[in-house]
Amino acid sequence: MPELPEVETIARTLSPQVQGQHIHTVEVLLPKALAFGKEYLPVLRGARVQCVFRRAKVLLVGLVPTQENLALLAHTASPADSFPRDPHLPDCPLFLAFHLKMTGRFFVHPAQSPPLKHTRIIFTLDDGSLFFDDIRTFGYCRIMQPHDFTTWEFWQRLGPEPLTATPAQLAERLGAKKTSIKAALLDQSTVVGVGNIYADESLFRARIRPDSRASTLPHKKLLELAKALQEILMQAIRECGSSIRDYRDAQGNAGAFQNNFFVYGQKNAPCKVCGHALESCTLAGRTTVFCPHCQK
DNA sequence: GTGGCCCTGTGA
DNA sequence: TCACAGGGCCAC
Repeated sequence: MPELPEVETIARTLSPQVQGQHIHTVEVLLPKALAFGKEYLPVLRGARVQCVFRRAKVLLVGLVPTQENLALLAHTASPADSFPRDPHLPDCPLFLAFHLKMTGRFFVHPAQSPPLKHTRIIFTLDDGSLFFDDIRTFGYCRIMQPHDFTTWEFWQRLGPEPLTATPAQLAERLGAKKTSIKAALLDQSTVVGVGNIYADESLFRARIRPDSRASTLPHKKLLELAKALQEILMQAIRECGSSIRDYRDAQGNAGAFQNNFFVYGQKNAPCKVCGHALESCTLAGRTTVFCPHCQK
């Protein structure tokens, strides 16, 4: 469920709670939740949280390990750091990369708080504990050195950030796809951060049928879509994301953007613009809701 | 391209 | 009781 605006909101609300703190212990309650970098676990002890940020739908925590542990890390680094520096990563020796998938959440609880039913990993900090909770257990954490990102295929395939790219760039990438425009939006190699909610909502606002073949849409329509997508993402970030059921930010607050939905989750309801009944279909394996009258 | 899978909780 | 929610991945 967390898409770009939700992960961005989580990063913003988590950052002030953990930045500058040190990790004392890490408790992995569900082994598969730590999907990569188990061998780095000892290096986390004493590491300082340098920054919290987002790339695509991935929440990242930049860490600075202790001098002693840095020396330990050097043994596992790739020779001479010969890989190109990733422009999406700040200069940190170590990262935690979380994918929240549908139900991943973060909490900072008082020290010594016991795990909850869905707690998967607990990071003990100077002041309190960072809980990574996940009901459906699809989410994961990876402990990564910078060079590990070069071999993480998912990361390498990610397209541009929708709020950094220009509308023209986004329009061009979308128009190059031979799939439905909905599938093109959901494809993280085209543009990152878009999930089912913001795909449907941006298509509605651009008045484009979700099943249109992307490559057949006029450039003007693609440009409108790109602009609609940017506006909708910015508005959703301002409103701290959309809370359907599980999503909360790192302070436990719900978002408000779900009040602005025109189509998502509104199958058979009257269109808020024209009054026609909204229809639904399946595209790219996802329930898709649209207005057959407004969207051509 | 589509469908199944990973999962649990919710709502009809 | 069972369909449904869905990001990413995999087999087909």
